[in-house]
Amino acid sequence: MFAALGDPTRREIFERVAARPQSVGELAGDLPVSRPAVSQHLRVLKDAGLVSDGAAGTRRIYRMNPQGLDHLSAYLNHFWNESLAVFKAAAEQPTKERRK
Amino acid sequence: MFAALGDPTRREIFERVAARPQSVGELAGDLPVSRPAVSQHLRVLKDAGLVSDGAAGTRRIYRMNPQGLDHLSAYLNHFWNESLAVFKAAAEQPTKERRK
DNA sequence: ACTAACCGTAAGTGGTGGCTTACGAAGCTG
DNA sequence: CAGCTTCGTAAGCCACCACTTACGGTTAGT
Repeated sequence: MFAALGDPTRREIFERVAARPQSVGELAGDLPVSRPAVSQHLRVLKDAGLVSDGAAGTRRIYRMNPQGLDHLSAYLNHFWNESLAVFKAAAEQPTKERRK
Repeated sequence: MFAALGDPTRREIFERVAARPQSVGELAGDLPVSRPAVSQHLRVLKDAGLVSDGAAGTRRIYRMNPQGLDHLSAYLNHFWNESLAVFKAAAEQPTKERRK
């Protein structure tokens, strides 16, 4: 999931799809990579649950999948809370039990 | 930033550091990779603003940086709102102006 | 001061992933 | 039924990245 958004080109594609649903050729026309490359990136994004596709004639329209971001958001919140707990614990026991 | 958390080993390191501040050797002892590898990963995480380090004798203690997650969270919220807008626009204009 | 512990960095290597070209499948249009 | 369009997949290539070993620097302990 993070790996999916890790690649710059793929993140660019994701952002464009999030802005408005587009077809593969449309995306490839505005990007400095070939159309098959866009196809492969979209496949990764789809497997990660970040986008969804639908057939429209000979074209396939890709749109963003809000559900995908929920998982990421939940992941981040988890660690945000964890960091709070760690900080709180460190504040309550200033200089006690210095870990080996 | 996403690239930093994209690598599995690095994400594992980040999660352990988030759970509790640790030294480099401590992390390397529990992981199937060498100590220099951990060092390099920590460098990437630090450059990404996800962790912060501090000297403690000969050891360096790495802890999580909550501020780093804020940027990620802001990024995700941005696209979440954007997806809402797109969905809303699509719902209000059912079958009008089918894009070329 | 000498030794040991802990760490960062340099250099080198192997594997993975992103890209391209080439091909085949599916669908509208005349 | 051709012919054009749009797309996914296969095969292959190349660069980058994660990892290891080797080395040097800093700090604590005796």
